[in-house]
Amino acid sequence: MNVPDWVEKVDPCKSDCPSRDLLDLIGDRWSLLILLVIGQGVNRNGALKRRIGGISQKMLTQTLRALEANGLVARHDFATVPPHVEYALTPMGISLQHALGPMFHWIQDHYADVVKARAEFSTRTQQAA
Amino acid sequence: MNVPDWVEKVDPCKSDCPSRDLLDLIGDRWSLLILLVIGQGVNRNGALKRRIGGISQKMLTQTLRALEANGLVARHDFATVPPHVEYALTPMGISLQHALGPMFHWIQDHYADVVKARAEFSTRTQQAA
DNA sequence: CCGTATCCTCGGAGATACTG
DNA sequence: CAGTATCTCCGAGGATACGG
Repeated sequence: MNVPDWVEKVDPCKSDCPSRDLLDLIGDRWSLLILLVIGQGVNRNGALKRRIGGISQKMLTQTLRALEANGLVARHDFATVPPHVEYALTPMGISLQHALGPMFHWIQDHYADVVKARAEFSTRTQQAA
Repeated sequence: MNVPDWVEKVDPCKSDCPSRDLLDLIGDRWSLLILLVIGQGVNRNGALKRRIGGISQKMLTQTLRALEANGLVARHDFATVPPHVEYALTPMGISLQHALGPMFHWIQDHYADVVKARAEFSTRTQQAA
């Protein structure tokens, strides 16, 4: 049996299943990246923007707000001039970060295989055509 | 130190980092769902479509092809009439499924907290406004 | 420095109709 | 049953400019 136990407990196939929401949050292109970087201690708007190549100010703020709204990131505004705002992972954010560990590990461990699979697939596809 | 060890090894912030690709694949709305369901033994086009509420034929085929191209899913066409095609996880697909386990567990364990956090956040937001 | 507001476009994704 | 082709639309997301 290849089916892990957790597949029985969660069924995101149904739209009424909670996991759909969170799957969307996690599936977001920038969420994981921001979570990752904040976890590394990068905690200011500008720093995040510089660190995460390719993100726009709009998406940064937007995703930050989403993470904050979901209780994964805490925002601390020092209300000074010039503005000073710091972001940090909440305990829940940290726990998610840890839960994501195996996935990142998997990416590291299998990236080469995926690339190879892609090459083989396009070869096969070309043959067929 | 809250930073897990794996954050040092992977840096998806850079566009030249392999993990960006895979993050996109995993981040896809349907990929995880399809992976999950195929892992449960649902292996035919029609069955998948029926099982995964809300997916269109187009997205099903499209995502299936992507998963196949990345070596996560195997497609077996029996070339009969009427058509009979079966999908299954490859060993690599299974390993990814397992790597995703903690994430799904986290979703189960923390969904209630997230909902609560959302409620508090909107309350706070309303106050501010 | 930290954002918000606005505009605009590009392609993701559904619906539909058709084929082997 | 499995899948492709086409058309269309909607909105995510970038660029830009401005405000506190």
